Amino acid sequence: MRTQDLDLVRALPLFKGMADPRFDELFRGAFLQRFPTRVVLISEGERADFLHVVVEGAVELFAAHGGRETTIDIIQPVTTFILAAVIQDEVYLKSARTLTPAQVLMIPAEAVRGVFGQDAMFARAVVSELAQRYRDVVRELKNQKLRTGIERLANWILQNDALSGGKGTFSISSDKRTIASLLGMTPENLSRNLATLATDCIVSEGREIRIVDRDKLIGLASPDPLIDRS
Amino acid sequence: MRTQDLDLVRALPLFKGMADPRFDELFRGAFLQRFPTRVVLISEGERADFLHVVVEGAVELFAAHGGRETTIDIIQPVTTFILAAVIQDEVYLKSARTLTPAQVLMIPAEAVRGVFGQDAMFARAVVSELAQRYRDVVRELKNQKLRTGIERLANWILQNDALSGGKGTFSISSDKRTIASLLGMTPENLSRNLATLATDCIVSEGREIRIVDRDKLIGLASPDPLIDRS
DNA sequence: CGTGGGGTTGATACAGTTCAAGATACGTGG
DNA sequence: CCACGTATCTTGAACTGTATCAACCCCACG
Repeated sequence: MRTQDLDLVRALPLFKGMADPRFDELFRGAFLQRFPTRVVLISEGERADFLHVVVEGAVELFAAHGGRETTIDIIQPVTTFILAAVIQDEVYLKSARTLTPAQVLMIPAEAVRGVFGQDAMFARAVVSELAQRYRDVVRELKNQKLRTGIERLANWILQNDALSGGKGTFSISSDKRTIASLLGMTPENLSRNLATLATDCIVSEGREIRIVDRDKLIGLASPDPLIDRS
Repeated sequence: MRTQDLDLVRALPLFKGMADPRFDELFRGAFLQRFPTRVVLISEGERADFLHVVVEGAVELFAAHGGRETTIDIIQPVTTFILAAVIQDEVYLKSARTLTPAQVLMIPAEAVRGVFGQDAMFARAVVSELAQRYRDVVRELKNQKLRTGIERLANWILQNDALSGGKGTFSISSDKRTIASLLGMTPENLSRNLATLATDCIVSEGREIRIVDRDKLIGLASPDPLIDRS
């Protein structure tokens, strides 16, 4: 593992405050692995054996039931995922697969739980992380239950633009079908909703999205600090 | 506060393991309050001042946006709520109001965060609680995104029956409109969905629901341990 | 008794899905 | 480098599920 990658991981809020010996202990059994696109890393229902950290590439968290499938989140570097299952020593509720070629750091769940009991700073960081994630899922639940499809799309565009610097133009980082699933709609529906927005306030060319009338888009989206991550 | 109520609170997983002096510290500034029906206890967007514990009655967690409103959870005694906002010292993402006359214990957020830093057992319990709640919201998100309205209703009936002893008959604990909102549908739709199930596998009389063909209901619901709390 | 809120039922409208066909982009091998 | 094949995306049409609007019922409560 390259030193600079390790430094990035070390700098995560989850690990930042912990003592060096504890950090070493955590990473003794850890290993960094490279995966090609569309590889399933974990499957829902399996026992949580590793805490995962996306170091490079993108990972999709998804869940399936009765022939249907839905995207729950898209994880960008550098971020951990499925911490709750690891801490609780429980089965995963979500599956994960790579959206792009990716590098993932895998830390044995056993070690995470062990260090958690020894390092108060780490325990404190785990709490913060869990609380933050909890609130994020609540936001997403509100997003799904209180908004229509086109409203979710409009807000997603605003948020993605903000994340990529607020330049008014950005590029979709994955398949549109994945975005559709994340937004809780079919690919066909995403297409149509994009077409609708394109008459008014955006231009959509392939994976490029450009905001041309931000006020109108905001009017349609009605962003809300209690739903959208600021 | 009656001793038996205090004992119930003390016995919650969140408080069970903590040292007595810490528990006393936590409850020094706490107070128990009685509320009539339909009283708003907290509003989304407000700063988290208290950790709440429902001691008696039922409390609805809900959220509003753009003229719409949705029920997120119904809290039965004895359970804490909005722990994440308190720990993070953040604003509430959900509002809360009583569904029935209720007794609620309110613990100053300041004290919770203080004791959290001093008592390792309590910190550990907070983590467990947060992780559990996190997983519950993920389950609910999957429930909403992967199931149709009637499937959610069928599963809700199965779960409520199980919670009330699996006798095959139970009574709805609140307005049907609230249940409809919890299930992510309009009251009219709940009515119709209940009517549909009533041709087949249940009897619905007022607030009483009786399961008459459990196998058929299960077939319709396809319960899933990775969505429904066991 | 009225009166009103919750609940049901009906008619209609809309959002979203499904199925099917066509268009576009993309990677691969000749 | 081009041609081909495949996957993704778009568009169209029909259909389903759900929401909305409105009327009505019923029971609880004043």
